[in-house]
Amino acid sequence: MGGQVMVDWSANLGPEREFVARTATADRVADVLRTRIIEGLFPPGTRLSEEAIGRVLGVSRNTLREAFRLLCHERLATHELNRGVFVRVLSADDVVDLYQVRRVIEGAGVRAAGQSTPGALDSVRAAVSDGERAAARELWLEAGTADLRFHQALAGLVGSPRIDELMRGVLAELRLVFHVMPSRQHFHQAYLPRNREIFELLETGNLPAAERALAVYLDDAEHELVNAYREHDGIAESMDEEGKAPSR
Amino acid sequence: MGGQVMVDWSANLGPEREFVARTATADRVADVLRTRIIEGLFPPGTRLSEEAIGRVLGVSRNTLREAFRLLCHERLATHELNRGVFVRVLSADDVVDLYQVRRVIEGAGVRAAGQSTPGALDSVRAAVSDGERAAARELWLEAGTADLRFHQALAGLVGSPRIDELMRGVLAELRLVFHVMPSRQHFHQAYLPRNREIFELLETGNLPAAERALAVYLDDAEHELVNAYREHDGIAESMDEEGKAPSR
DNA sequence: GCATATTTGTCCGTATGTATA
DNA sequence: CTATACATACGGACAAATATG
Repeated sequence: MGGQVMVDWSANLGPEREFVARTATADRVADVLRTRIIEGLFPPGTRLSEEAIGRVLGVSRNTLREAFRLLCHERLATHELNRGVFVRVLSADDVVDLYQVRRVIEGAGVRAAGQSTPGALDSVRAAVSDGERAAARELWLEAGTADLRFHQALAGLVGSPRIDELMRGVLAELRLVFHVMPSRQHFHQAYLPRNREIFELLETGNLPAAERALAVYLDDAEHELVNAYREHDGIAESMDEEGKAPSR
Repeated sequence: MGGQVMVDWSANLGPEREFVARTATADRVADVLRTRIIEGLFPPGTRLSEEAIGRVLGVSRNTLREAFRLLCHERLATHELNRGVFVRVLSADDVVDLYQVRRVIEGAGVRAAGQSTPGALDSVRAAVSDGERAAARELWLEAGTADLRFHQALAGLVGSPRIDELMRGVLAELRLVFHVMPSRQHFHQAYLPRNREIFELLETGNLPAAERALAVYLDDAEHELVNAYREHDGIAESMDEEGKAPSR
């Protein structure tokens, strides 16, 4: 009856088995749910039912609650006492704050590009190229991913694991915004040339100009996003969908 | 037998009952443990036994495990599969990274002091004064607290809730360092005059000078701390205390 | 190296409070 | 207002991993 869950570790047998990072079930469950949320399969407002998800994933409610705690701590979900866990619905103020954090982090990254090692800009360059290639082939989803990777790479110039993780969290939260907005395919597209511009300013060592270009980029993106979001916010509040949007 | 824990909410009866932020048991348990860890009652390396702590706090193992997840996510504890949860033991590299994050955040705070509202420097001023008062009365613990509040206030100049929380986490982690170092009473003390200096540069609007003073401050503090920590680290590794330090 | 004790990992069942139709 | 559904939290069980003698 009870007892540990039977995970099929034999899927990757061999001597590597020792090196497989065995993780707790709650961590793996959190990974799965995080992916679902980030990719928009569980749109903001969706209630994450203990019973339903536990049944689907084949884990107990106790384990599931541990996973929920992690997601709430990452701000991808919110916990309402005695009501359950819901995929986070960001406010316009949240978007403003997220861009404020981006200004701080990415700005620090650009400024740190001065002392960084020779190959530090490689991942920035790769993200710019990937974005342009994807756009040329009209793969808007990939172009969007490359755009996010570009900014993650900018944050990476600081060279701090904690900053990297903070940036991952910030971009994950921003994905929640994209999932409540219609037609976001072209959102990233328009900014791809500006990524190229910022990268080239970095490469030539013109850091003040790069910093200015980045600041303008972030201001523009924030305004576009917040304006569209405020509009959509009004729509979302007027219609009261079933079980999805928490009423209070 | 089973059933919800009987919390005595009657302690704060009256109409305010509606406004009491009822939190889940796991959150309250995490609060208690976080305080214990930050204050050094559970020094780094201490194993947090599910059975022992659950018995003392009067909560079930399941609830306790939810609380542990939160602490691990805050980097105040680490989870080792099938071995349990331990109070985090920071490496010297961690200290370096924490100061890198501080440079980014506090630097952004100082730079943001230009656009901030009139009363924004109030909490900075208060922290400086409190620190000096505490030092004058030789209350080193209070002086240390005021020092941390000063830097939290610097981060607060950015005006971002997320940055504020990040800074809280960073300072909480740094406390873990202080708890493995002997005689840290005078550590903060020496920096109090420099807090005053930075504040006055901010007040007079000399932001570039304030930024430079802060950078020097952080470099000095980092070096002092890392050097002392590396020494102590060597000592800690040679002696293998009972059950506290995880061997592998 | 082996047998044993301890502790964690995970599940299940269940009583009870809370929110909502 | 009652009924229903669900979250909250507890306790017990047992497998598996780890620590101990």
